[in-house]
Amino acid sequence: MDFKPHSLERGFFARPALTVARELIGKVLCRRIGREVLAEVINETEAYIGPQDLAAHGSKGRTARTEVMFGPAGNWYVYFIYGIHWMLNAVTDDIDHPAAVLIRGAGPWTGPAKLTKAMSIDKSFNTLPIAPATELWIEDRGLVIRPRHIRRTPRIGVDYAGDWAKKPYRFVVEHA
DNA sequence: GCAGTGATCATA
DNA sequence: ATGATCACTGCC
Repeated sequence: MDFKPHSLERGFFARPALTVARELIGKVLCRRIGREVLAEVINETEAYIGPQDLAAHGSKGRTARTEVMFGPAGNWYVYFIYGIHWMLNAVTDDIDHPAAVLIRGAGPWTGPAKLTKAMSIDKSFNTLPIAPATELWIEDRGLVIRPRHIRRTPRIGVDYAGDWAKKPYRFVVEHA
């Protein structure tokens, strides 16, 4: 075997959100808390592809919250929603092109808010680089999820986005 | 089926 | 300053 596990670099994220969303399936989300490292295989993602995508926060223009999406790929975008939940996203694409991938599930945690709660992820990671130094990063450990086991569906919870709500921008590993 | 919960943003 | 909205979850 010549595969060597490695943490994903900015170049991985500096591509279209749909490409990144698909390729994040099977990668490993890692969170260090003191000496402990939690590591879970990503099994559900959604792509928010750019300014034309009415489901994406960046389509409303630059605001304090969305500014990070207009910045370089490879940073975390973490925001608070419904008064309770933190959502974890990876910024993708180029500078000034607001796009990101929402990480919706990893390991046993199916659901974006359950994931962030279980791995103690909150606003403190917003705008930080996706790298081991931030204590929250993503590794490629060589795991391959067969394409047959990855289903594409419309994104969850974006019914307000008209035709964009129907686009199959969600990737999820089939049960079994 | 829907209440809870509060940051964020537009409007003023 | 106020009100609407919200990339969700858990309980009814």
